Amino acid sequence: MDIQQLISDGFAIKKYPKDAIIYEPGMSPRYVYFIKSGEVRMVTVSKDGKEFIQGVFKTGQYFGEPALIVNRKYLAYTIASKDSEIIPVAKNQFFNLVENTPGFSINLIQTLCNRLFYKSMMLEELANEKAEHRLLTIINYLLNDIETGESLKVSRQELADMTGLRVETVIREVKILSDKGLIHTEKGKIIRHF
Amino acid sequence: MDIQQLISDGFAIKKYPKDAIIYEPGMSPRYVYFIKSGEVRMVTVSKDGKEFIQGVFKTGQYFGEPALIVNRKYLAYTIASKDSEIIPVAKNQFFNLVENTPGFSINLIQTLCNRLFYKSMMLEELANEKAEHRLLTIINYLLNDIETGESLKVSRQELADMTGLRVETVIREVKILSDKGLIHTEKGKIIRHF
DNA sequence: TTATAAATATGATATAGATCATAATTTAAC
DNA sequence: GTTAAATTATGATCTATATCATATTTATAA
Repeated sequence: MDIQQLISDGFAIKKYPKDAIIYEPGMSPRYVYFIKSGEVRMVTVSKDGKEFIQGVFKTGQYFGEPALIVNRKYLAYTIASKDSEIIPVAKNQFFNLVENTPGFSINLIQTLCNRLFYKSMMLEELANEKAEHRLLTIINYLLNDIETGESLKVSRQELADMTGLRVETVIREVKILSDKGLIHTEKGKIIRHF
Repeated sequence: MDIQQLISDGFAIKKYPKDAIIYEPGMSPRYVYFIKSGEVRMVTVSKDGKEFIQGVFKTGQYFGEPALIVNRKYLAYTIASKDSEIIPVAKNQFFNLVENTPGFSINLIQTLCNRLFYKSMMLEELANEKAEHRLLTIINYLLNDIETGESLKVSRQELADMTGLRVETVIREVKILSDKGLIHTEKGKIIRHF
């Protein structure tokens, strides 16, 4: 789905400053959200306040469809990680787009499959693997998205929130991975080496 | 998608006896599998042999699309949990069905969203919640699918494999849940009370 | 450039759940 | 109905990681 197309079709752009909440658990879904610029994270929060990052969405992507499509209340918060411009597309308009935009339903299917793939991978990790293995798996997953020589712009806290571990554990285990030569670090930054 | 329709369209039915492996990790996807009868479980297995149940598929459902659609090798095993009759639909034929069967792409989208919803819920549980909470969550989820007064036909081992816990832990925690009145059991069977 | 905040680091201790071992029930098979 | 196999049960330890406490380093703002 092309964001520019949405804009020329007259959909309004809404601005969310960094840390603004776009929706929260318990709300009934009314829109699908297309990101014109910025970045959004989807997190669930446990009773004692621990966050788990369910996903991160960037410019050009959309989020919020699953709850809307299965007609259930949101399970997660979505929060702007940076100042963001977002186009909320109302339910019926979204279904129109799916039906009438050539290639959109296939694109949606592929998007959903990609997310399922990621979640299956993480479920296996959380269910069966120890801290070190879990970390190596997401780190390699994240490194895939950046250029050789670049560093991960993800804090230890964020790694913790993606793996269900605690910061201290992440810090210690990242060091172990680095010592073992399984990842490369420079001044604490995790680098894509190849 | 209607299984009878597939059969009258001439798709062949393949029989898998209980415990037969339909596909395994590392294989390249070539089919989507429609279940005419029986039951299939999708499991990932860790190096030390611990199983995690990613999903269970029953008569009338289909499985195996995500890896095929995102063009990646399977991550999981799928294994017949009962004697099963399954219709493998080759990749290009599956894409034909998606494009040409009215309502099928919407059905697929809904199916994918339901699975995403389940996986998001389980990720939150595995990342943030303790054994007792995790168990209560899947037990309630599973009880939703059966009639009031009926009992769950799921062993403690299967509950363990769905939650990433160990049998002994599941046995102990189910007892605690029962003592607290949060679930109902009779002779070890978990009963849907309301 | 200095002050302040955020992120990373590291040690000491606690604990949920794994692991190991063995027994008691329940279910299935003959 | 009896035997065998599977499931559930329960106790005793062990261990990975959480938790708590306090530094040190790096980034940000004034």
